[in-house]
Amino acid sequence: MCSAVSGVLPLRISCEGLPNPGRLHGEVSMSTNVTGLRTHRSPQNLEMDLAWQELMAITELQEFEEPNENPFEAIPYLSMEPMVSQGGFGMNQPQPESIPATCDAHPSGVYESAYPEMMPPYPHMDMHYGLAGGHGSSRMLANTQGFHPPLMSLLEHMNMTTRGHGIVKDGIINFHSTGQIKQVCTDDLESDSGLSLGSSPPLASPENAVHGVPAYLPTDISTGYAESESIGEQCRLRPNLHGAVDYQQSYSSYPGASFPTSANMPSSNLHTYSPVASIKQPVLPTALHDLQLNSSRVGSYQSPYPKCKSSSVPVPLSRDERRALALKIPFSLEKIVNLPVDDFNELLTQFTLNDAQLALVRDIRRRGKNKVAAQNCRKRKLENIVHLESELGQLRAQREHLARERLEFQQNIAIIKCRLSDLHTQVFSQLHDEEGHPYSVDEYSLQQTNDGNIYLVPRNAALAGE
DNA sequence: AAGGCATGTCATGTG
DNA sequence: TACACATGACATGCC
Repeated sequence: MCSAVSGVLPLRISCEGLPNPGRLHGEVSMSTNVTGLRTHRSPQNLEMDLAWQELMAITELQEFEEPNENPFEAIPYLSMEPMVSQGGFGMNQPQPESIPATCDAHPSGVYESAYPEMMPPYPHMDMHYGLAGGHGSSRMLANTQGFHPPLMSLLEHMNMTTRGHGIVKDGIINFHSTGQIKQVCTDDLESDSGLSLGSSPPLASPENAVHGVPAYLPTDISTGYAESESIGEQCRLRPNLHGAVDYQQSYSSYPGASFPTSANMPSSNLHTYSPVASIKQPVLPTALHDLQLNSSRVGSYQSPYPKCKSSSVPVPLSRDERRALALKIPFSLEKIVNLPVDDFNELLTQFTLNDAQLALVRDIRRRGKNKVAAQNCRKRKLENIVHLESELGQLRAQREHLARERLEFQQNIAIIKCRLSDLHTQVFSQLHDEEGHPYSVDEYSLQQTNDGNIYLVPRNAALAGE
């Protein structure tokens, strides 16, 4: 077992009591802290053992933290730059106020509360440093209290002063609690490892190919859309729309509702069915009255007529309104669109409508509902954009926070490596072989094996072993 | 006149 | 199956 690794100078550092002090060729008069480098797992040196492991982990961690490796690249990033307003983000960011004000106490804790789904940013840090709850790295530079106790003890030990000498023979160094070095074993060593109109038949949507006034005055009476010049004049008068706010506006009553024919209007039902009963009322005067009160147009179709810029000029009728007017649909577009399906069907039973009228009514209902749906859809889309912009601002603040932590972490790594180097120098200065020759830091390094022992290993052998 | 924007409409998918 | 709803795509009109 001792010869498992070849090319390694069989040195072993131990701080346990020396069972065979006579084998020592020298003494290292080091403080007890220094002898904490011993790796035998006695209660006394377990702490330093852990510290050593953490130092090794830090070295590995630094190697892991390659300069070109940006952990933030992994953060889902919404590429919404064109519509991002930095000013807007600032208003949605809790971070500029919360993070600086609180990170002195528990930076990661606060941060975690702000971004619970993102923690921990450096899980390996928690693992190595034992910083519970992800606390930690940002305070390492200014206050090393954030270190795991064993690591802290080692850092304290790095400031130790050495006394005496360490003797190495046959590769194993054994430190007394008083700093003596003992040779234990030389080879007990292990290596480190469009619009398609198909659904809307011409019968139902005769105006799909008609846009504009001249084209909208068909003469084909058989289609049911024939209009007289008087209708064209009436189309310039439209009622007020009782559109609800927040995309719930509906089709309005329209003058056509005042043209129920005697054949289409079963007056006997008008008194029992409230939606239809309203039709019994003279709609046109009311509509005209509303029109005078409110000429604005909410949620209506685009009109082929030029929009009115003066309140004194009536807003023209929508396309479906004109169609309904032309076909003498005996109820309002508002009812067509907004009535529940049962009520709507019941409404249809109240009248005798021909195929063209039925098709138009159903088309109006379909388009009307879809129009509201489209409005709601667009509203949600805008709300989503606002929400995503807010999230983007938070993520940017989070990125900046992590970048600061990363910088502090790297700075701490540099400090630790520097101190570790000093520690090695101090340790090596106390060691010499049987002939009294010192071991050079450039030629030898300390390595810990899985069994917990620390060995003085020639660097070329260590490289070969790796 | 071109482009952006708002809105209506259709087609399609989903529940 | 019918219906309501959501949504992408397209058309249209206005500025």
